[in-house]
Amino acid sequence: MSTTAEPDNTYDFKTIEANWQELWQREERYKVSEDDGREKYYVLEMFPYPSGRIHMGHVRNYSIGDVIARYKRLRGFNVLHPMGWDAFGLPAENAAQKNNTHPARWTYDNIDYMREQLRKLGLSYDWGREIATCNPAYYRWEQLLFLQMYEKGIVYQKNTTVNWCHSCQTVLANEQVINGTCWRCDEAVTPRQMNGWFFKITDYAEELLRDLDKLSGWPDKVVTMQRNWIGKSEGLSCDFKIEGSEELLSIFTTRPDTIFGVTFMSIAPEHPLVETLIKGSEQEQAIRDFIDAIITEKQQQKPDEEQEKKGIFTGRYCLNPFNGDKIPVYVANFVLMGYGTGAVMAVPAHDQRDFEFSRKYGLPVKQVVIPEGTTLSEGVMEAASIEPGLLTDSGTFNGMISTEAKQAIIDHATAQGFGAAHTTYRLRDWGISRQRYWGAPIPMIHCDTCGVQPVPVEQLPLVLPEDADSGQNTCSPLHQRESFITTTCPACGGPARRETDTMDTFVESSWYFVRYTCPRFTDAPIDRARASHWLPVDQYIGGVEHAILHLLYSRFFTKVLRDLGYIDIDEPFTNLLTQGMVIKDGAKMSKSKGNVVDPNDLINEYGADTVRLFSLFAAPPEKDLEWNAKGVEGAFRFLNRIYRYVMARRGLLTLSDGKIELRSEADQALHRKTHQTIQRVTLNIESNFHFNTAISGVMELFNTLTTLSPLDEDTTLDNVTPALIQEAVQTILLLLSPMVPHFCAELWQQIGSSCSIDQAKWPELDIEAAKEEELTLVIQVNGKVRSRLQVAVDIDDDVIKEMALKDENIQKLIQGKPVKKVIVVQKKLVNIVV
RNA sequence: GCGAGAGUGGCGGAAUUGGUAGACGCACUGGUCUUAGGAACCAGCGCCUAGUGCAUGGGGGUUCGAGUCCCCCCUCUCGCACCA
Repeated sequence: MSTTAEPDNTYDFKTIEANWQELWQREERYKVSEDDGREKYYVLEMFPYPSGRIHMGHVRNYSIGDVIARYKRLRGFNVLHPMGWDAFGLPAENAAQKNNTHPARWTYDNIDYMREQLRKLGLSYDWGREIATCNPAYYRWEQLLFLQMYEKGIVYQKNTTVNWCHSCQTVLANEQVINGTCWRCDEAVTPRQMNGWFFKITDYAEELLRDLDKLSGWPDKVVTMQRNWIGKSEGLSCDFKIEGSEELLSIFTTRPDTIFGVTFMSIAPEHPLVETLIKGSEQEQAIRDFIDAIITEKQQQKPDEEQEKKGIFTGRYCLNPFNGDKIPVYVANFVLMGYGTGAVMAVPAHDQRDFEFSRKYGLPVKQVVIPEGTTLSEGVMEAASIEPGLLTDSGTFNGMISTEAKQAIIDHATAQGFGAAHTTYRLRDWGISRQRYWGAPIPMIHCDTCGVQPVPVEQLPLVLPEDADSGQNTCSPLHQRESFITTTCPACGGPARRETDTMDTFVESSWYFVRYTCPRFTDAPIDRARASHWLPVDQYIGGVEHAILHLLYSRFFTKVLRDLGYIDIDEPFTNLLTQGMVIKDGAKMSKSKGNVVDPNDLINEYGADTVRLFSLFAAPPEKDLEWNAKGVEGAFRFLNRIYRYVMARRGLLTLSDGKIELRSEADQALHRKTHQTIQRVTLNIESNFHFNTAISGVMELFNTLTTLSPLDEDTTLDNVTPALIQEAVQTILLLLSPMVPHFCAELWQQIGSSCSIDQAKWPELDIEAAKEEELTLVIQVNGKVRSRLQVAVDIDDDVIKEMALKDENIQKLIQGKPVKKVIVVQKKLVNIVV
């Protein structure tokens, strides 16, 4: 009986973790292949950008994924759990310039360092499948896919106004513009005319929207965000004749039922017809100045700021095809060229923006829809009436309700040939051209005689030039490198120029999860058989910041790859877990806030298992996790307690024959708690990955164990049979092993188990053993707890009633009052109503 | 403005179908052992005016019984935002 620590009983996490990591690596313990009888399970965490070092967000993300991978293995699944690097991107160029090195060098150095960091966390990856997207062995296939998409018409080139980030010197996709600023550097984004390559994601808009219904394993929030982003609207597209011109002004509306209420027309300042409309007008110059002013103002507009509605009359009219009304055409600052047709039929009575505009410029308000229970009120309106109702002043459509009128009006326009039913989406095509060096080159060639020509397939990969031309920087964009640009036309053999744009890095991350299934395949981008075996990803884990960009693009690519015949699934990720952020002092960890915790320091001080345990215990995975240094110590203490306990009992556990015989009440109590814990932990993991409650369950079991068999006592005085202690200890180690793998592997070995713990089986629940024989029944009077009763589980309701009414405390309370009703809830409580 | 989510002790967080509110941990308080303790162990720990009183953002309702269901309101977080 000694309280001084034996050297043996000190939890030496450094040695333990190093030993097991070395073993796992040497034996390639987590390598998987398809020729395996077990059912497959594909768990994936969003791969990192190799920024230099991992941060707590990575630790959390990968710990969650690793618990799931290890848990599923113990449940008998053949688990694919890969890791790689989203390795192209701007920071590499900046760093390369700063340190006078090459982006590739910087990137691969970072990868080497971060891979080692991940290894030190004990993450169970199949490292044989590692991918770095900047490797030509990866992006050559992306270039091939690009060419095949081009052939199918999913890739096209156009000259448009693009979002230009001056600080990053490149174009941004719509999804990458946040509140009018660059998603990466927060610089204001400016419009710019440019030729660029686009993916026709809008061709898939309807399917991307429809298949959201299949994503029952995704958080509602993400599904809703995608639905809103795609932004489907159905309505009428309709042509208005311009008076004194052959031109037609085309509009889109979701409220065709209000078309008789049109009193003016608003068009975007950038609308192509503006020039035709104002040409030759007396006010031509004044109007042009006004429009220029609006455009400038728009560009300088701050996010979140709604501008005052303003506009100017063009001097021209168009004709409402439904009633022949002559309608003035205005240029208005609130009309967006990028949505619908860039022209809006204005119905001030039924649209708030049009209403405000009409008030400002004294334009008439004509009410044509009267909501149920109201009367015509166009003279006294203070805001637009947007409710549906009965049509009035609408010719042959009078008396119809909005819903039927919409269809009738569309039908009429269709029959007359000046309109049609139309669906429009907020989603734009995905512009993928980037004027950067560190990206996958777009494999196209421009020839003056033959036009745009694809790079011949046999010439892939079209690799990034490693060395700069003389006088150039190592990461100068391709358009500054003559030696790269100059080529010959594959069609005519004449001199030609290479495309110098590289692809948006989101292209790489849109299909990496497919390539993981066959990362070294050299015949094609994807090995159909292997992809078909592993896909879809059963569980995907990552930050909610990718809810739109990456997750929408990946869904799009999945459908494209399916249509190209590579894969046979419609959706890539069956279940999605969006983990919360790691925050400290109420804010996201960031260098600028100075509240960063470096995982390296923590691993050195407490070991990877403690860091994993705390990050899993402190909050459920989908919620933000508040960092708490004291909490980490608590997790460390918990592991130390288990370590000391198991090491002290080691001899006893090794000798035990493991035969379960319940010889005492303590035996029974421990056995019961053990199986209740198995049940609870399994449920916590299976239902929603709530590892925090799973861990607290194991803590309870350990508390029960040490209460029944305290460590400080002489073990011969234990009133628990060794076999029961052994069962409890084995259970604790197995249940914790997905979360703290080195720790459990070590102790599992110390207690003389015949196999390694990650090759063991998840403990089996004995449902009978978990059942309580006696329980505490609560006795309530009028819904308030007034007493408690110890009873056998299978006791009769009538007996319970009797006992409850006889109870001393209860007797006092109900004295003299008539008992109205007695409610007995099985195994829970008795409520006496007086 | 629209959409989604969340409000529970000093803190992080628990609470199957409505059925003992506060599991588990952190912090804190007292104690044991100690040369010492920032180790380990034991005990306590929602609040108060201490009543079989009050408590799950506030107010109503349904019910024998509400953190949980319904209605109204407040606050916070996130996403979208002049989308015709």
